[in-house]
Amino acid sequence: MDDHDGPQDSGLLKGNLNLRLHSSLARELGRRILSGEFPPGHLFPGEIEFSHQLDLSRSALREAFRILSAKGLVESRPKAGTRVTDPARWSRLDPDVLAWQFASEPSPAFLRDLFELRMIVEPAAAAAAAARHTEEQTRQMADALDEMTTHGLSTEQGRAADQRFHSLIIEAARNQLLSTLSSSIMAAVAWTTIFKQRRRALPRDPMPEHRALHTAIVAGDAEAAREAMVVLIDLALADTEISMREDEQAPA
Amino acid sequence: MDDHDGPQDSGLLKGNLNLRLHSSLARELGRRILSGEFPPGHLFPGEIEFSHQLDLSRSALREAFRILSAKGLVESRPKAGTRVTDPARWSRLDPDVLAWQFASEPSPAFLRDLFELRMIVEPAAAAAAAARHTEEQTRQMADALDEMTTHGLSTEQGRAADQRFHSLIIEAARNQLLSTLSSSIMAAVAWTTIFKQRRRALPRDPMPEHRALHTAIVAGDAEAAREAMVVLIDLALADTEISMREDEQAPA
DNA sequence: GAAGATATATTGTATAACGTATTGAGCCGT
DNA sequence: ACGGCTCAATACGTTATACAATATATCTTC
Repeated sequence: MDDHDGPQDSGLLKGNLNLRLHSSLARELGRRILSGEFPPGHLFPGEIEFSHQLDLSRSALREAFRILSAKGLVESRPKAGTRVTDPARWSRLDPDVLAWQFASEPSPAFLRDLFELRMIVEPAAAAAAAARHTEEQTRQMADALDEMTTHGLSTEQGRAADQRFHSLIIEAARNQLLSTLSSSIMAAVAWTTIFKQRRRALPRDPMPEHRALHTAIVAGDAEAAREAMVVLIDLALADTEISMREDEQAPA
Repeated sequence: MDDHDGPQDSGLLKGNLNLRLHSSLARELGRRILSGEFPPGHLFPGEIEFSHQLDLSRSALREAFRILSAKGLVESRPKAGTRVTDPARWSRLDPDVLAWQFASEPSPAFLRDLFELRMIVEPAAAAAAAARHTEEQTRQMADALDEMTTHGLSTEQGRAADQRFHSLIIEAARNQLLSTLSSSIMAAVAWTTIFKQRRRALPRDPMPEHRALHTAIVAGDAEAAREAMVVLIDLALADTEISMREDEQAPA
């Protein structure tokens, strides 16, 4: 195996991208846990030995473990050591965990689960927004849609306006738990968009459907808003499926 | 202000209940953040001074801050210090955060949000379970229902069987993101149950509705399963509302 | 062979020192 | 008087070391 005669990364070089040491280490370990490189039940080396392998202090390692533990990915017990927990206990909807998931290319099964959850949550949020929105919120939604139209979804600015539009819908639903959930989902969707647009531009312009959703919310028509959101997600799903089929045909 | 002539808890004695020091400290700070005692934007004392006030080491304090930071409750920056973040960034669906929320009595608004979320997620999960369940899963559901009938919901064993029944439904839905979300929701529901049963027993036996849900799932009837779950949640909501009205009439 | 005491390895906690980045005040120039 | 720049103080970030607590494993004893 490894010759253990000095500090070595042993393949675990922390991808230090302007982050704090414990954060980037947590990110790297989290990524490897989610990718399956460290499977559930995997036992890490002792803190002292592991910190020497990674060439950092035990404190930094412990703080990284605390972060991962807070997200349910690992569990530390005296004498027993620190090991990867059962996936059922992972906080898969945590923003960081989602980001780590997308650090490696996500599996088709994960994307299926993600779109199924979107189809459950977002139409309901749209319906609630139709019932509870304020005039100020619908006005800002209109502004966001205008900006989307102006810049298009192929630009960074256009995508930001898209995100703002959906954020406003969530906010208008007036449910803090729903907001937390939706912001996590939207973060994940943003990641899929990055993957989706890797090779080509969007196949078609989804602006008419966005306008329809906005109209339904302004009118206070909960059912129409629900259905309009279903249509939007169906469009996104179709795009993603096309993109994935292209991945199969032309991998790497 | 405080006279700062020695180690003092300054009101922040860590409720040390068989937990590690950093965990119980994170719990205590998290509870106070969620209760509003430390409002968004609140700046904590410097780590050295704060650790002296709390009469513990800086390491333990920092690890507690890392836990809270991982759940989005606080943010640390060099020179600027550690402060409570904006509530929009809190991981309100995190199991620990939910538990901290219920450490103080939850607000009616929170319960409203919780039941609204249940009404969105759980019927959809029941429908998915009807479509995707295995025979083994429905058999175990039947076992759980039998145990509920035997022991009743007033016993610890009966409530455990109830939880197992709902867990099996989630598992049968075969969606990892949905599982994560549902387990968080169920944890929150378990807390409300504790509050609910503080004063009196359940008003009536929900077993027939549980059986109806089980029958629908076994039959693979997604729509019937969805509707049966809606009925179950409506029952729970009615119970909780009754309990809360009693709280208003006889506070404390 | 089972049950209890002991040994030991590993995490948990404490302390101290130094590095580093950010902030904000002060200075200088325009 | 105002704006931009320099610089130092401050708080987090990181490292190192020592010791305490604890759970597991081993060994002993009945």
